[in-house]
Formats: sequence, structure tokens, C-alpha cells
Amino acid sequence: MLTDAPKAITLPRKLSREARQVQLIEATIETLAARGFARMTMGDVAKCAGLSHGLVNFHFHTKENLLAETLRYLSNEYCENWQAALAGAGPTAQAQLNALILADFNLAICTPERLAAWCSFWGEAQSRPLYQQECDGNDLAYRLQLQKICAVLVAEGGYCLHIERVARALRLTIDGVWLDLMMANAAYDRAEALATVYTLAASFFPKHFGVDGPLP
Amino acid sequence: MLTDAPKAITLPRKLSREARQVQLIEATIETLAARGFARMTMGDVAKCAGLSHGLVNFHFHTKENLLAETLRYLSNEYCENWQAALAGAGPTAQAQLNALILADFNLAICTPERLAAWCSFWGEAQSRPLYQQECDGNDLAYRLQLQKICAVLVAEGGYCLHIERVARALRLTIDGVWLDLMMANAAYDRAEALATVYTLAASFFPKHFGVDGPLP
Amino acid sequence: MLTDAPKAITLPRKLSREARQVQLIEATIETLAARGFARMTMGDVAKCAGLSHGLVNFHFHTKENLLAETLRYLSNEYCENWQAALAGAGPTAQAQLNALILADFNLAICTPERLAAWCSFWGEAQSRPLYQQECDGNDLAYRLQLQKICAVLVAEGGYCLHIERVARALRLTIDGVWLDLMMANAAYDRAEALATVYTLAASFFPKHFGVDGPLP
Amino acid sequence: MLTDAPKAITLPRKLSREARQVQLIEATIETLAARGFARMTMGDVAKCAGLSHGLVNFHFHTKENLLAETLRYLSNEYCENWQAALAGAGPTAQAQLNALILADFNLAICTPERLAAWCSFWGEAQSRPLYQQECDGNDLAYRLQLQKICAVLVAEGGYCLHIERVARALRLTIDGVWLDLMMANAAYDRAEALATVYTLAASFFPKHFGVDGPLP
DNA sequence: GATGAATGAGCCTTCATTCAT
DNA sequence: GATGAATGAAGGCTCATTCAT
Repeated sequence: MLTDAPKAITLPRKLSREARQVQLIEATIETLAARGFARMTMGDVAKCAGLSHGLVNFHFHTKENLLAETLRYLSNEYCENWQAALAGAGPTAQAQLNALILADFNLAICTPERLAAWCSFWGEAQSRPLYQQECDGNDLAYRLQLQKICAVLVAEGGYCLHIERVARALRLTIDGVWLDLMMANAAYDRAEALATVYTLAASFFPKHFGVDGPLP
Repeated sequence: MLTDAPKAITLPRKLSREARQVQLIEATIETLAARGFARMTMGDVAKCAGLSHGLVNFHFHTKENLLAETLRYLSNEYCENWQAALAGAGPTAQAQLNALILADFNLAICTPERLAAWCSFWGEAQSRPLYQQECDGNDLAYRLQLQKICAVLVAEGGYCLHIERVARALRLTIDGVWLDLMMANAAYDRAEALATVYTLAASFFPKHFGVDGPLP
Repeated sequence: MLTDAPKAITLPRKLSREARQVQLIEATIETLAARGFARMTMGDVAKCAGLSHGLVNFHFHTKENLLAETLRYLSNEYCENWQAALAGAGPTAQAQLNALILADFNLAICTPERLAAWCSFWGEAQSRPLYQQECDGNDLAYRLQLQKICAVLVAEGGYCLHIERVARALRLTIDGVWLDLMMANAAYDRAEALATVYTLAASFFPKHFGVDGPLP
Repeated sequence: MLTDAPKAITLPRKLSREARQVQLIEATIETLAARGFARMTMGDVAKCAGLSHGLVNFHFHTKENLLAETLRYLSNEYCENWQAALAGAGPTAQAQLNALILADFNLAICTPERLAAWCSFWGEAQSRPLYQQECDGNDLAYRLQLQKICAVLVAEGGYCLHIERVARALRLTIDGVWLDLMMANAAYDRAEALATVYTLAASFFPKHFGVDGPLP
């Protein structure tokens, strides 16, 4: 039929279960970023997605569950991002650390919106063990991976460093610039944030990293 | 009156304006830590303080205002803490950086309860410029102070470092171990947190700091 | 088609209109008994029948109508039961009253489930004239029939009784033991219930009934 | 002040806890009678009492609890009514049975409104053991009392009767005429209802009761 | 100052009903 | 006929805020 073409452009009224759920989770992220955890309502999410509020409950049953699914979605997305970056990097520890650092600056994942949504969960996490459990596994994997890479670098460079502490400082600084960038009063940009991380790497591993990135 | 004596022992029914307000702010911190930002209610605060429902509004008029006052209270307390530490330290930059680092580990300020309350505000901050303004002044003062000290150390040691970035990495790591300690899944303790910061300081300023603290 | 054979064994996907409706009405009775009037939902009925949500509305259009049809179904079933019992009884008034009494203890009609469903309607009846109208005709027929039988017995036995009141007391006692049996705290069983009715019949009509049933 | 007098007439804006709760329970009874169990809402109750809906929750916390308290109130009221009637009756079993019968026709308790409210609970009772427990104690007391009185009458009159069954038939008939009166299609009035009960009493206890009441 | 009953806006959730497939 | 996603009205409940006492 001649009228088939437009259909491919407009959104169909009925979507498959999974497609609709992803749409609603993305709307949740957007709402969380715009309104914060405490003020996000189911109605906001529905309005943001351009759907009726009843549909949100149809797919997620409760607000609690919608938030849990959203957190899982974000956590998995983050995890897959750094794992893909690692898989695409060369075999050297230097290249791998660099890939890990750059992964966190991937524009697809590290949008202000997603950062704000993450931050919403952080603030409430302490009173909600449920949400912690959604991420602990992925977080642990990240930390161990980072430590393993640092250990190789220390061995290679003969640095006199406490591996765990070095890995921790690196991770906290990466997370920290994230948070700084997300705050409205951020006084520096993405490039400066990356430079800050490289400054740290260069200080810990001077044979592998300079202040502008990995040494040749 | 004959019944006056016991009153001197128990809490007086009528407290001075200011004393009552501090009592309520402390109750707010406790409630925030226990319930999180999104679930804290005025009723919780009143119950936690052992006072009536209406009294909270009598003193603070709105919830918004109570939270703002609480944040200001926390922010000032934090600020006074590191400024006092600085004032009590020797005149050298080394001693001053050490004082700043140790100030953040002061047991009076850095209780789990207070950390959790802080964190509650963090999570909501991005969508509430009001709260940011409550702290930006103090935060800025802290950052400038830290940069000034780092600048002196760099000059003294002849380190080849970008002062702003170094100061930033130090600050983010200090804040980061704070947050780690507060999360339930914290895998390390306060001493290890301090050691992590010293590891970083030693890496940046090897002539002034060792992994266990300032060099003699 | 080659795949037709298995279909003959399982429930056919397409049932005749009437068969489907009876299936759904039976599911409604079951749901009403299990959940009560106030908590029964269309979804419960569909799930109970193992059918899809929308099909209930396809056949009954509205919930109100489904309930009305269910009540009519129950009322007619009840009516047909005692009329059949009456038709199967001998021509004497004694035999007919006995048949009427026993009809109410028919295990096919007087199941706990059906009793509970009936009871659901009772509770709402006073505020929903619709449902009353569904039953008033049948109820009236029953009452008149009972009065007619009592009148014959009174004439035969020369009892000095007010026929309407006697018939009413009999009816209320029969209904009452029904309700007692349905309540969870029922302290007696079906046999005792029947004995109670016979005790009453024997008191009113001592020449026709003993405490164990009709006299020879 | 001169304007004090009217205040005594109008309802005070603030009532004591207990007074307000009784007011709300009475409104619940009225609403239950008017709308039925399934359609009663908290908003209906509030509107009926002329108060805000928030106040209902303030005093009763949940709808479930409001209904439970209402049922307890009705049950206790009913119980106190027949116990008072009994206490005011003479010492003879005849006078006591008569008092018990008449108690159920007390115009203060046996209003159409209260009957309809009772009936609302009946319909849902089977699926709500909670509500049953609210009444079982009082019901049992009533049944035992009635049996005791019947036992004395049987002994006095030398009647050949099964006491439990007789007491049960009496109770069911009394309850039954209640229900009949409440249904819209009631074909008889209160006097006829009482006459029906006396007809039964006269049949069981001819030496003590006539069709118009206790014999002299 | 202090209390707690009272108000009402707004939230989460349920569910009868519709309708595209 | 049958399915199940989608809608929206309505209900229960929470809670910030007000105010008479």
C-alpha cells in the first residue's frame, strides 16, 4: 500500500512489550534527571513518554519496580560500555587502562542526563539496599579489573606503589570528575576532566602515562 | 515554685529559640540519614525530636526552609571544622595540607549519620539550585585554600605539576573515600581511607609526603 | 486439516456463544465465592476461566451485566431445582413440603461456593434494585408455593395456625441454616441443619411431621 | 461575650478524639446503608460527616480499620441492647425470652439504616475472617443465653423438644424477619414480623406464649 | 511557645472498558 | 472469535500546612 511508508516514521500505537518497556525506562531516566528522585512521579514519566499513566503500571506494576528496572538498565549499560572498550583495546596494560578511562567519557553513556539519573540513585542508595544490590556485582567487576591492570603496570614499571590504593584513587577521581561535571556549578569541561585523570595516571605511572595520555 | 528543681534536670519545656532550632536541625539530620531525602517527612522529624508536629512549622515555616537551614548548618559546620584545623596547624604548606586532610577524618563531623545526610542532599542537588547556593560559597573557599597550599608545595618542591588538576584530584579522592565509607558495601575502613589519600599526596609531593603521612 | 484431531481432545478454542457464556458465569460464581463482591474484578474472572481479559467484555459488555446474568443464572437454577423436586414428589401436601425442604439440601445446588456467591449478592441487594428484580419473581413463586402447601396441611390437620406466618417462619429457618452453614464458624453440619427444619415442621404440623421427617 | 451562646448550639470545629470517631463511625454506617459495601468510599464517609477526607484517615488510618471499628461498634451496641433488655426483665424464663425478642425490635437499634449496614458486612463476611472475629464473641454469648432460657422453658413446660434446635429456629427466624424488613420488597411490617416470631414461640412453648405474646 | 485536630492537594495504584491486531 | 496493550476515571493514602485551643 502507498500509505505504508509513513507508518515507518510515526510511532506505532501498539509496541511490543520490550520496546515499550525500554521507552518507559528512558523516560524514567529523563524524568529522574529533570526532577530528582524525591519529586519524580509516575505521572511525570508517563507524560515524558507521551503515554497514559496507566500504561506505566501495566508494564512495571509499581514505582519501586520501575526504579529498580531503570537502575539495572543503567548499571548494565555502564558495564557493557567499559567491557566493550576493554575488548577493543590492545593487549597491553597501558592500552587497557587508557581504554577504561576513555570509556567513562563516551558521549553515548556519559550524558548529563544519565549522570543526573545515576546521581539520583546515589542519594537514596544508603536507605535502599535493594538498589545497591542492583549494582554491586557490576561495580565489583569494575574494581577488580582496574586493580588487575594497575598490578601489571606496577610490575612493568617497577613502581613502588600500593596497588589497591592506587586503583582506588584512580577510580574515585574518575567518578569525581563525573560528579563535578554534572553539578551546575561545574567550573571546567570534559577535556579538563580527562586531563585531570591523566595527570593522576602520569603521577602514578610516569613511564606509561603523560599528562596528555598514554606515552608512545 | 517547688517543682522547679526537677525541671533543671530534664529538658526544659520552653527552650530558647535558637536551642530549639538546633535541636530540630539535629533531628532532621538524623531523620535524613535514617529515611533518605525522598521519604523524610515533617512528622518523622518531630517524632525524632520528641516534639509535637506543629512545632517544626512554627520554627521553620516550611519543609523547604527546614532543609535549607539544615544544609546551611552542615555546610558551616564542615567549613568551620577545616578552618579551625588550618588555624591550629603550623605555618608550613606541608603541615597545612596535612591538617586539611585530617580535618575530614574528624570523628565529630564525619559520623555515618552526617555522611548519610550529606549524601541525601547530593542526590537531589542537581535539581535544586537552592541547595547548591547554600554550599557553593563554602565549597569555593575550600577549593581555593587547597589550591593555594598546593601551589606553595609545588613551588617548594619544584614539582612539574598542573596545580588546579592536582588540587582537584586530591579533593575528589578525599570526597570519594568519604562516600565509599558511607556505602554499606564499604570494603575498607577509615585508616585505609586515610592511607589512600596519603598515597596520592606522596605521589604528587614525594619530598613532602610519604605513604604514611607528612615526611619529617 | 491434519491438526484437527488433537483439538477434539483439549477444549476447543472456539466455543459456541452459549457454552462460553456459561463457562464465564461459572467462573464468576467461583470468583465471587473466593474474593467477595467488593473485590471481584473482571481480571479475576478471566483468569479463573483461563481466558483472556477482553473476552469477558466481548460476551457481557459490562461488569454490571455479567453480574446480572450470573444472578439470573443462579436464581433460575435454584428455581428449577425446587420445581423439579416438587414435580417428582407425590401429590400429598406432606410429600410436597418434604420435597421442598430436601430440595434446599441438594448437593448440586447447595455447594459452599454457590452459597457464598449468593451471599455476595445479598449484601449488596439493598442498594442495587437491579439485582432484586432478577430474583423477586422466583422468590415470590417460591413463597406462594410454600404458602399453598401450608394451607393444605393446616386444613388437613385442623391446626390453628396463621398460614402466612408459619410459611414465613419455615422459609426463614431454611434460609437461615443455609447461611449458618456457609459461615466459617458454623458449629453444626448439614444433617443437624435438616433436623432443625424438621423440628420446626413437627412443631407446626405434628400430625404430618416428626423430628426426623415426614410421618408415615 | 454575647456571642458565646450560639457556640453551644453549633458543632465545635475541634472535637475530642472519641467524639469525632463516633461521629465518623455513624457516618460510615449511614454511607454503608446508602451505597453498600462495595461502593462505599472514604470520600463518601467524609462528605456524609461534613468533614475532610483526610480526617478520616487521621483517625482510622485505613479503610479496613474504619470498617473493623464500625463493625465492632455495631456488634457491641447490639450486644448491650439485648443484655440491658434482659437485665430489665423479670426473673422468669418467659419474661426473659420475651425481653430478648422485643430487644430486637428496639427502634433505636433496629433502624433500616443499621440493618442495611449490618447486611453489608454479612455479604462480605465469608471472605473476611477479620470481620467475623469482631462479632463471634458477642454472637456466641447471645446463642448461649437463648439456649439457657429455652432449656428452662422446656423444663417448666415439660415440652418434648430438642433445645439447641429450638433455640436455633427461634434465632434464625428473628434474624430472618430483620432481613426481610430491610429488603425493599418487604411485604409486611414490623408488627407482622413480631407476630411471626410469637407464632413460632407459641408453637414451641404453648403454655408460655400465645400468638400475641407471653401468656399471663 | 506548644499541641494536635483539621484541611486538601497530590501521589500511587487498581480496574472497567476500548480497540488495534 | 480472541488477545492483550492502552486509556483514564476513581479510590486509598500521605503529608505539608494551617489554626483553634
